[in-house]
Amino acid sequence: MTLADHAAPAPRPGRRADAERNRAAIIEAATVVFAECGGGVDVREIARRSGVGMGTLYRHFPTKDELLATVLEQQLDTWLTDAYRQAVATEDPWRALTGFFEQLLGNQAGNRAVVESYTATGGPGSACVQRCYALIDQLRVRCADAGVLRPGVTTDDLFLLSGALSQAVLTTAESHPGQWRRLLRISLDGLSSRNAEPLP
Amino acid sequence: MTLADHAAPAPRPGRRADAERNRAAIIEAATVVFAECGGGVDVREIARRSGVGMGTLYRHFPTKDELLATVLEQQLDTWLTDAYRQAVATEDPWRALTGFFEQLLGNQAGNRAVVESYTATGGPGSACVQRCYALIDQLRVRCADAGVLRPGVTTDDLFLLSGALSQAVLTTAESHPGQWRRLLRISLDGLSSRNAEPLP
Amino acid sequence: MTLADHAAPAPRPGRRADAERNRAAIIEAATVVFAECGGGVDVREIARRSGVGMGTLYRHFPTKDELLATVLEQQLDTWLTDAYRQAVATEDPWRALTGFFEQLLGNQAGNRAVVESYTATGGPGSACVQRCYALIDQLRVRCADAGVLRPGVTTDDLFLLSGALSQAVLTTAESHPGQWRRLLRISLDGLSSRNAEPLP
Amino acid sequence: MTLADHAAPAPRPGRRADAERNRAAIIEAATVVFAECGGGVDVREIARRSGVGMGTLYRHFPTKDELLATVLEQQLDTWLTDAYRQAVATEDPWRALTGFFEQLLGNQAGNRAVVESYTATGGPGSACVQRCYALIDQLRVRCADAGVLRPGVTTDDLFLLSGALSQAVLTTAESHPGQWRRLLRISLDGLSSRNAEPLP
DNA sequence: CATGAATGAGCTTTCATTCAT
DNA sequence: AATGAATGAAAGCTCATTCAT
Repeated sequence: MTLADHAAPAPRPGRRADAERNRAAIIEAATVVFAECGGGVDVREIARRSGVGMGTLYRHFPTKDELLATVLEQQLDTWLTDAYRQAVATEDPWRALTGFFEQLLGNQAGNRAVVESYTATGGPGSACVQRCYALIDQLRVRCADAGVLRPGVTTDDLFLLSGALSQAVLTTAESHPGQWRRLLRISLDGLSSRNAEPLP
Repeated sequence: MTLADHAAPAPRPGRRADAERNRAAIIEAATVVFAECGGGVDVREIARRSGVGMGTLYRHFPTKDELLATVLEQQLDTWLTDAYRQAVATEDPWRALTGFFEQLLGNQAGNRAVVESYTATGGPGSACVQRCYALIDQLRVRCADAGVLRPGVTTDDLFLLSGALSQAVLTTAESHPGQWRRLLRISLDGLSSRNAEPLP
Repeated sequence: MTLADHAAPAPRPGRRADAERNRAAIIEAATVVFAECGGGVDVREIARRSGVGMGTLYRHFPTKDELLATVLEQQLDTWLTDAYRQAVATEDPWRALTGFFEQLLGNQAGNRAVVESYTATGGPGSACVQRCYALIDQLRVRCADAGVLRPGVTTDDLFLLSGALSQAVLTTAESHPGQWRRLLRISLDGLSSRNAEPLP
Repeated sequence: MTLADHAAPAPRPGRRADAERNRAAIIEAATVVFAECGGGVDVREIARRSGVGMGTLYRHFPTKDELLATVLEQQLDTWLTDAYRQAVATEDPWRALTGFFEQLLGNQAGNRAVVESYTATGGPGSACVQRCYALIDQLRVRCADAGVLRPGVTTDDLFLLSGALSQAVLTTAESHPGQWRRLLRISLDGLSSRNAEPLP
């Protein structure tokens, strides 16, 4: 897998420019609104903020759920790309893993819809989860190979940790922003090979 | 603070017995329904399952939110009592802390509303959070005094951890029940004094 | 089958009086509105005219289609009862049959929804169709026994005729009211034993 | 009136050929779709099936209703032409009338939109109705002159009969195809001079 | 006091028609 | 002249809350 696979979506040729602009505007507005208010917002609010009519919105996304899924996927995709880019540029495997989590979580600070989606389905659409898994897996293997990872830690564990910390990020977003970093540090330390007891 | 403070609510005098019974039935039904379906369920469903009419329900809880809050609070209260009871009976401070978390999380396995509440408001009603804080604080102090706790760990950290793991419990409730225990172990290991690096 | 089976619906005991009144008001309004405008009207119009809120309407009829079906069935039921009452009181079998059709069709003059329903489904809900069939069948047998009915004519034929003439009634409702009676006469004459050629 | 009046529309001079082709494609698709689904279909479906854009469709037919009217008119026109052609070729006046109805109805078997149109407006656009009237009138006069038609039967009666039987054709299209022929026979027999009673 | 019917604003979605490209 | 994206006013239906019985 390369980063190029997830570059900005190539403008499909036969597509009108303003349609593409509208689609982008909808996603942008929806991203903000969903993050602020969660997945329960009125679709009208999104239409209003994107400056398009309801029909336009539903032409691009035939269902509210589809819009939500698209937004979540795209968001997580962007974040994953960012986080992974930095991780691969980091020599030290442990710092790579650490930095990946830090960046991923930092991005989704205060995003209601993202955490809701973890709760509802175990994460956004599977395609995106797949990718997240794959990236985490690479980082895990690097750490394992370097002998810095606690034995027995699986990719599932790391993925689950990501979701759990998302919750923490959201919880503290307004009252204690940044506190989640302490939790991240704690958890990651628990993942280091210094802790060798077998996991349940 | 003693456990007695949180015993079953003394039947307020002047209150008719059936009113109290209704209130209990509502809470019981709401507990189940909110856990199963999350806070978004139709109030009617709760009325139906408790066998009371809408009017009765709204007489006891003037708002859906108030009912939700009551349920969450009472539930967490019960769990806290259970978990704390076992913790104080445990000699080893570390095992006490560990067991407390394990029991607390085990209880709320798969409870949608609980995790949602973490997301929405930073936890259930403050009274309950207060108590949770207090209990965690006691356990934390015991560990700190015994020198088994990583320096710098605050009650806030532990509380936040509890919320984050709640998310993990819910996420894995159906597909991988019990996987959260691995995460709990990892996190708690990161809290041991074996990890001495300062937290951010 | 007796006429008593189709008397006014017995007020179900546990039912509140005003609920029954509302239900009746809804049906009454819906009857008028559907007849005037066809099955495509806005449900709100019915709610407005019956003086109830949308919720009330949907409490009684969980779907627009259900309301429509109820209205059609009840209407046809009433008409059938009227028409049949008169038919059984008529000595001459042929006049009984003739009168039955005349009255049935006369009632539904200009009712949009009724004819639409014939088009859509071959008639309103089956329960009602069953009854219509049964009544027509009795009248047909009387005529056949008296030797005044063209041989080979089935109840299906008569039922289909009823639907076809409904169309004619509606078509002429505004421009040539009453013209349908000529068509009725013509068709019924074609059903008399005077026309003995076998049917295709 | 001659048949030539209703031949294929002369290509209006200043009109581009592809425009004419589009118009034809639209009508062809609309004919199928309206027949299948009735007049309530989404205009998009017609645009899709004709392979033209919405704009083109609306350039040719500024309103959905206008398109529907055009389709109905053209369809009925074709059918009328067919049915009339055969009727004039038939020596026996009664067989001519009979055959005309049979063919006309046989053509519109199961055409939702046609029957709907009878219900809605008393028939398709007046131009077409005029022609239908004229044709039926000719056949009626032939029968009357030959003394085989029941006295007092008007062209209005015959036209109304046509609409009523349309309903029957549609009603039985799927479950009992062909049953309408029995009804046709019955009605026509009622129109024969054998039945001499005056009509209401 | 209990009941559950009534309320009505609000939600998601559709579709005839218009308009920028 | 053709395209199909954009529009926005309904439409069907839901549900927290109130109120008559």
